[in-house]
Amino acid sequence: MDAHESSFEEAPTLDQARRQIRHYGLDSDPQAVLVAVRLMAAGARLGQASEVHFSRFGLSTGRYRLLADLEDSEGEKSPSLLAASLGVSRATVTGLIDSLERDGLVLRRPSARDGRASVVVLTARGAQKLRDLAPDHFRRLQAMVAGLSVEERTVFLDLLSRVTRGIGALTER
Amino acid sequence: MDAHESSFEEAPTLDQARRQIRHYGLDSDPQAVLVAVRLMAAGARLGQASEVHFSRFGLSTGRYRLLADLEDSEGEKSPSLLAASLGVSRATVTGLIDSLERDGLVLRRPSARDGRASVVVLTARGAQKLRDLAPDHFRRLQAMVAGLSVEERTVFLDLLSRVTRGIGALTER
DNA sequence: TCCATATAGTTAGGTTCCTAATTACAAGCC
DNA sequence: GGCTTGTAATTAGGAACCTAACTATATGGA
Repeated sequence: MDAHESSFEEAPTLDQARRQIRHYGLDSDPQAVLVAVRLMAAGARLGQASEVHFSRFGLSTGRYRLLADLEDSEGEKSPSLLAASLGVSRATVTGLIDSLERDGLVLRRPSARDGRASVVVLTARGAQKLRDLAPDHFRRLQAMVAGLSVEERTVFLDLLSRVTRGIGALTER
Repeated sequence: MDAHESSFEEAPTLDQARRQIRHYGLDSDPQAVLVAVRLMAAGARLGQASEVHFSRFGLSTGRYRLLADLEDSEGEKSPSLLAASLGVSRATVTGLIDSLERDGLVLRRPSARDGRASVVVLTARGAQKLRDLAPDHFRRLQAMVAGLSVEERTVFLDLLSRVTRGIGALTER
């Protein structure tokens, strides 16, 4: 434990945003900037916490998501489709499958229809792994958002998806 | 462009969450789970977009944050304090400083008071780099959250910080 | 004063993701 | 039918983090 050694961190502050914007003589809205920066910080922290969480079960976030996605697809799916639905590159999926296959949680079969393709199949052990971690996993997810009421969660989902749609503003042009 | 080749993705769905929870015979709230999962997905996407964004200026997210933090501290700060305020490990800060120093954006000075410590100083070139990217950077951040009204952003900040406080639920015990 | 313990910074090695290039097969067009 | 172009999966190499172990200096008792 080194990087997140304290619980503090209302890390980037509205005042900091204000100061920066003024310093550069810009007319941006400090609050808007703060929203963006806080969301980035939250995302980074959550990503790290997620890795810690899944490492308890010998998985990583990516490997868990792949298993869960497979389960959701009746236990089989091609690497390409997995990459698309997980939102990662096909190269990354190759690596995830490699390690899951080593652990016996999935296996690769050549596709019957397409000589280039293969099919990733969830093994009994993979399905069991998902069953084993489900109670703890879902309990923790729920605990994480327990600070919000049902109505607040609805609002949050709406606002989050609208900010998410704006992420393209960072990369475009 | 491979991983985020489409604009789709209201990726994890309430129905998916419901199905999973039912499948494992749990009594978790699907909506709560959805909030957690969506936030993780948003964080990951935002993190990647952020790297793309800063790479336009020859920086990474981490290197930019270090520079901005330095600027906010009158241009100098120790590696340890930088690590603490950036929320990354000291080893990571060492690497960030190495590359920033190579580019002439910061420099290392031994601390006068503490023989173990050093002080990282923002160079004129580092300060110039920040000035150069500020207009585009803040414009994009603002564009990202432009889909929310001022009131909505206030609500979002509140809800986000409350969820952020719950992140510990993933790692504790 | 001396020694145990703590802290600052770095190094070594591992993880997760990425892009670009490679190999194999598929499919449309002349 | 043969050729070009497209797609599936992998490989190779890189970037950004991490933890653990190391070196050097500081500090606070006995």
